[in-house]
Amino acid sequence: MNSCYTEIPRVKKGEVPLLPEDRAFRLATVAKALSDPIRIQMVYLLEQRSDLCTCEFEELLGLGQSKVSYHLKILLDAGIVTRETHGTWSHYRLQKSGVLDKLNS
Amino acid sequence: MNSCYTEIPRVKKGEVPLLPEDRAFRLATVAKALSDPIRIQMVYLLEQRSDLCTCEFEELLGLGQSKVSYHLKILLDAGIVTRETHGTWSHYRLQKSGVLDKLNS
DNA sequence: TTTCTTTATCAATTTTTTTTGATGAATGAA
DNA sequence: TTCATTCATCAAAAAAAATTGATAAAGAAA
Repeated sequence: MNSCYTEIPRVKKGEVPLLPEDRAFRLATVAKALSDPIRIQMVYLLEQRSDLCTCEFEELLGLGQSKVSYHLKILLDAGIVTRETHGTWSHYRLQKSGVLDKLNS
Repeated sequence: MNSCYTEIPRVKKGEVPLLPEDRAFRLATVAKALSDPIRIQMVYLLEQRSDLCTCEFEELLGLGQSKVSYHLKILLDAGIVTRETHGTWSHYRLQKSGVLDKLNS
């Protein structure tokens, strides 16, 4: 046996460590939150204004309220933005800066 | 009119620039490619070994061939990895390093 | 040649995500 | 109070992504 189709000795299971499951899941969650052009634009807007409410996203992006709330919630759940409520308004901010640069090149 | 529910003057359409559409789409594509724990692990493996073939991913991740090929193709299409074929083998490498650090924070 | 290995891709199904319009809660204005 | 505004969330439908098993191409081994 040991019929060798490979030029190079093949890597065996366990020889290269994996990330802990929850770590891989966390990274994937952040990436997933940024995986839509609408949410990329939302982050980009917040990089410029630091504080925007739901209705401002509606106006700046030309999208309906329901859609805007949906996408903001995904950014919120991923910990990319924070939400603060004043009266009837919800104000969103970036949790940490430079999120987009990271994806860039 | 001008009934003002806001404390602060509201941002008007066009006052804050958006990213060019294709730019936003490109960033979203990269993020989407990294939005699955399996693909996060694949990138992590390549950060350690620099060169792995499909069947090595199968072994290291404990996944079937079809699934592995599917996920590798998504990384390939997003430009995150490259593929080089030698004989019947496909060898994958990272196109650029430090992809995961970027998501980290 | 025949057989075995590696691999990509296909089609069908399941699962997840996104969109859309509607509802209702909470607050400000009149 | 009554009406208007902001907003999150719900449910249904549509769209996109992931899983699974099967097929076939191409190269290596016997």
